[in-house]
Amino acid sequence: MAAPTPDRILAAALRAFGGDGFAATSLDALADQLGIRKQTILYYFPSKQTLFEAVIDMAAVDLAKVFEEGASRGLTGLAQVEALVRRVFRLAVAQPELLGLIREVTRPGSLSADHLASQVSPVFDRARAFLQREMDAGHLRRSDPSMLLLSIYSTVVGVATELEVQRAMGLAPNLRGTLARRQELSRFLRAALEPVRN
Amino acid sequence: MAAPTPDRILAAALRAFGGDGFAATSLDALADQLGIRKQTILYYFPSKQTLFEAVIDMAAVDLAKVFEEGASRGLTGLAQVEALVRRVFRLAVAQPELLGLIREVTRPGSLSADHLASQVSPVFDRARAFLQREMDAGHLRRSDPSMLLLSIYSTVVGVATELEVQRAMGLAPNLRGTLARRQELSRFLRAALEPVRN
DNA sequence: CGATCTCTCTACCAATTGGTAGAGGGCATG
DNA sequence: CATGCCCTCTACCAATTGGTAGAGAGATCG
Repeated sequence: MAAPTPDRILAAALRAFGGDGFAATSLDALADQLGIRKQTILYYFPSKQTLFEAVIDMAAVDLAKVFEEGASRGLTGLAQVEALVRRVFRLAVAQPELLGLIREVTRPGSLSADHLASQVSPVFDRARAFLQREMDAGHLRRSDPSMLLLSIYSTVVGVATELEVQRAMGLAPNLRGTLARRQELSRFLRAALEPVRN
Repeated sequence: MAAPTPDRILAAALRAFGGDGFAATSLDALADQLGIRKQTILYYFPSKQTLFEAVIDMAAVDLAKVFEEGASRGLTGLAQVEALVRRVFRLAVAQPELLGLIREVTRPGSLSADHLASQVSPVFDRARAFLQREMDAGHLRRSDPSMLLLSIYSTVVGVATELEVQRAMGLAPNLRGTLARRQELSRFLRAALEPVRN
């Protein structure tokens, strides 16, 4: 109860938008869930769209934090990638709505994609530069950094968030299964990325 | 105009559900787009949910076709995977709504996920069996087939559908860029999958 | 005390939603 | 011609949607 109303609204909105999607989330439902009136939400965020963008901004900060926090540790190549995988999975367990929100925002044709992109693209730039550097240093297999980054992104986010696909494949969604998935993913990426041994 | 009304409805519904999502699609808009009344839709499909499931069923058939059509050609290991990538990309270009629908249906907590899963899981089973066989034959790097399948799935679908992420990374969405992405993805998967050379 | 500001509320509203009821036209069959 | 079926329509409806207008409670400040 100590948390200020706008923060509580943002937190609940992240859960709702990330879980059910933008269109399927109603301000009334959101307000009910918070024990306040819809108009209180509209007092702080003049429209649903505004609220959505505020949630995206908040999420972008959290995301950038997750991706950057390990970047300074000075790990090289595969170790860095593995640390990233670990962080993303930690995020997927602790705050699945955040990754759900990404899924929502990055849907093809999304109106708010630019909003997230402008905040996250510096992170991508740094990641790309890192890959390039590590390739030059011989720590990673040489290839196009942009596309490699896309492949890594897809793989990591997919394995972390495709819960329904995993169910369809008969994979257990429990903690042990998640751990196993993370390890398998690390092996997969290591195989894909490690430099060719001559 | 020759196409029967239910078929036209299904086609438009696939486009709408796959492009905008279930919640953001209204029956009125769908009807307008077809030049008919909403009640005509409800005549053939008693509810929006029913229509959605019919679309999923139709999509599942198409999908299974795409994934199975090359399976009988008798390609082994990496060549088979590469052929799959090629087919998925062809699908992503020709019918992006279909992959968009998958994204929609496989969202965590989706009510209709089971509907798709029951139709697609045999395909997964066969894919898993294939991977296992190819590992035993020494054509693929040995690892857990289920999780490997998940990694492949995530990578392929992600690279084929994450258009907004690609924009944020500065990758061109045109045909040449798509071709380049497909080739890079094939390289990526080959590196991840090819057996270790002793 | 009076004025102002911050916050949450009640009261509404027009538009849109998915869905029901049932009329009517075209067409085949008896 | 009459009957019945297939199809699409008009006419409605209750519920929900995002959003507006403005009242009122409480604190702060002069």
